[in-house]
Amino acid sequence: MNIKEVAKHAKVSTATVSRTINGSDKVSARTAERVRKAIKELNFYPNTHARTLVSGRSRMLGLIISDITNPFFPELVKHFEDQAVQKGLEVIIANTDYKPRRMAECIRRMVERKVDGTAIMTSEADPALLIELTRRNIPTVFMDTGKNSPLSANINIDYEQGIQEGLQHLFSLNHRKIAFISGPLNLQSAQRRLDAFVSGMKARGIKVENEMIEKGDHRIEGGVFAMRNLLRLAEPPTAVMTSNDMTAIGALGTIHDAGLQVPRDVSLIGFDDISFAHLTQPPLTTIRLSRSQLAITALAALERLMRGENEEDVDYTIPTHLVMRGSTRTL
Amino acid sequence: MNIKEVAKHAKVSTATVSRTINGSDKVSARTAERVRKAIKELNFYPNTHARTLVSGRSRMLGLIISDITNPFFPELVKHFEDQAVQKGLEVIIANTDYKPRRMAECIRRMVERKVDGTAIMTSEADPALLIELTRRNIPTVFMDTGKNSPLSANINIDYEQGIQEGLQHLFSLNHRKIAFISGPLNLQSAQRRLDAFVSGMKARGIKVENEMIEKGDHRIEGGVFAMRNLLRLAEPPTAVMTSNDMTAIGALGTIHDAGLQVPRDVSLIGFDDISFAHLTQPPLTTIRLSRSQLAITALAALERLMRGENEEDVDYTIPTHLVMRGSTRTL
DNA sequence: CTGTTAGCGCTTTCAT
DNA sequence: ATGAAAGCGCTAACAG
Repeated sequence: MNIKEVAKHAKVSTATVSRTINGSDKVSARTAERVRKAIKELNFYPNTHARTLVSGRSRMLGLIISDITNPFFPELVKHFEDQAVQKGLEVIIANTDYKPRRMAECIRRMVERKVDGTAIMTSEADPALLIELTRRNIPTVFMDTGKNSPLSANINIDYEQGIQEGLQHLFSLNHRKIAFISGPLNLQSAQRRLDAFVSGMKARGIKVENEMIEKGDHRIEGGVFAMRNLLRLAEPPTAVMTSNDMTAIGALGTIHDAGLQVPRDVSLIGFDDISFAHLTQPPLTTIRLSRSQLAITALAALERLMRGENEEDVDYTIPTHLVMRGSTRTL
Repeated sequence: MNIKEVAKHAKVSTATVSRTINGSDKVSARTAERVRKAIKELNFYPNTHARTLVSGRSRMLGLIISDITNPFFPELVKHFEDQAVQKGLEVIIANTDYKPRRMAECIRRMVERKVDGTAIMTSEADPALLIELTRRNIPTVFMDTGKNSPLSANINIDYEQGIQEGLQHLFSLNHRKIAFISGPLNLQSAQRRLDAFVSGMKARGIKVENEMIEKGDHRIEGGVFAMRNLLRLAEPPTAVMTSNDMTAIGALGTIHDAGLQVPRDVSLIGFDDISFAHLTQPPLTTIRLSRSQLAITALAALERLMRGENEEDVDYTIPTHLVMRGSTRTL
């Protein structure tokens, strides 16, 4: 089943069939109709690989993420894919599993499959990877890493805004002794959240003591462990901000296990607003980073890059905002 | 950058390069070495589309699921993909969004991209879809639907086992007044869980009254709504089983909101064991359906189908088992 | 508006 | 063991 058969069936040349498929206006309405009929009758689907081979464009996009089982990503994937499919683009997804080694492999897969563009939405991205992609002329969108260039765009996330809002909220609730459980500080994005916290506190005239900063790992376990340390302090914090919701969920469990209650004894603020954040007991006050906005922006940036539009001066920034729920309370 | 350049660089023909890439043993060790060196030096990656075009095999697999943001799926996707990538296969994922209409579109995408096989892991699968795939000679694996055939395999899920274990557990805890919140009963898989519950109760000498069966939708909201009805009853159940964990989470919230406690006032058992099931307060007792097992089995079945091995007599069954946690208690 | 034809990059006979 | 050459299914000049 191929274009030749369709051509025979519709009594035209393969070129005409091709033109009809691709919506060229150089086909008379009557001919086009006949071709479409033949296509339908023969149940013909064009072979995308042949198309790719000749056109040089695969209409496939790569989406590299850290780990699909991390609740941060599924929504991102979904929105990205929805948008892409609407535009007739296929998406191939690759997980790095947070391992830089696997990133190289992911890139190789993308190159082999000749994707028209790649969105690297991992937290551990390395700008050096750009080289391999740019060498192949593959437009690439990063998150929080690197700069715009003719072949790449960077989506910046405004962690500061959300963290300021969280701090503001906590201060208005009379909290002053506030701790922060960070993510892995080798991640630039985690470091930035911590920095935003520290400078926000300083701006409000409070010097953050070392013991008020715990290092987590962006997973439940890290939150559990860090919160235990915080609870053991002579003067434990009255409120805790965390680098992501998973950390907050771990902290929440620890607080409960210690016989204390959120928000009665400790106020708690997460980050990300993953879908389960409002299902905890109490529902988690958190800072939302909209994955749909991120996905949509990334795809839009990628499309511009693919069209060869100059991106260097465009600023892609995703805001973050406080979402008040039940895990914070006045002191 | 193509095979011709490599050939020129290594001073051999393109055929020899091709043979080397494909590990043919008809290449002398010395020549092969030279070719590999050229490949490395030129940073050459074979064009998969050209390969597909000539070989007819794309080394891509389709994975159709209902919705990646449904916590049931990410793990399934991950394991499936991990296995596939290890074997040099790419996976393209499609979400149906639970809409049969979109399923047709997903299938079209798979056919267009010439996948070597498809795993349809949606809860709402329709065996009629097999036609389109079989007509194209695309091996297909279903979940809980259809039969084995030379071009398709069915993975059966043993819902009954898990539900019996749940019931057994509840009975041993002296519960007799047990309600069930089902999923959408147009889904065969939901109906089977309900049936297993009813027949399990009957086998234990208890006739299930109508008011003890509520219909949910496999989402939080359905669980909330159904649990409200149950709580309003003159004689509410002392224990509730649900068709999936999302439903149980909704029910859990409703019970708490009503000023009651789990498991003190009501025991609760979920289904699936999604990753958040052990993060609820209390941790959810549930029936585990291993997504890794499901994914691995599906891929293995698909591979056999692709190799043309006769599958008709093979029985693929995934067990389900009770996981005891904190949401059940003796009456 | 339509047809003819030369490739796209690779694999695979068929020779040698 | 290696090379020459014929396609895989499609698109895009070019010709008419």
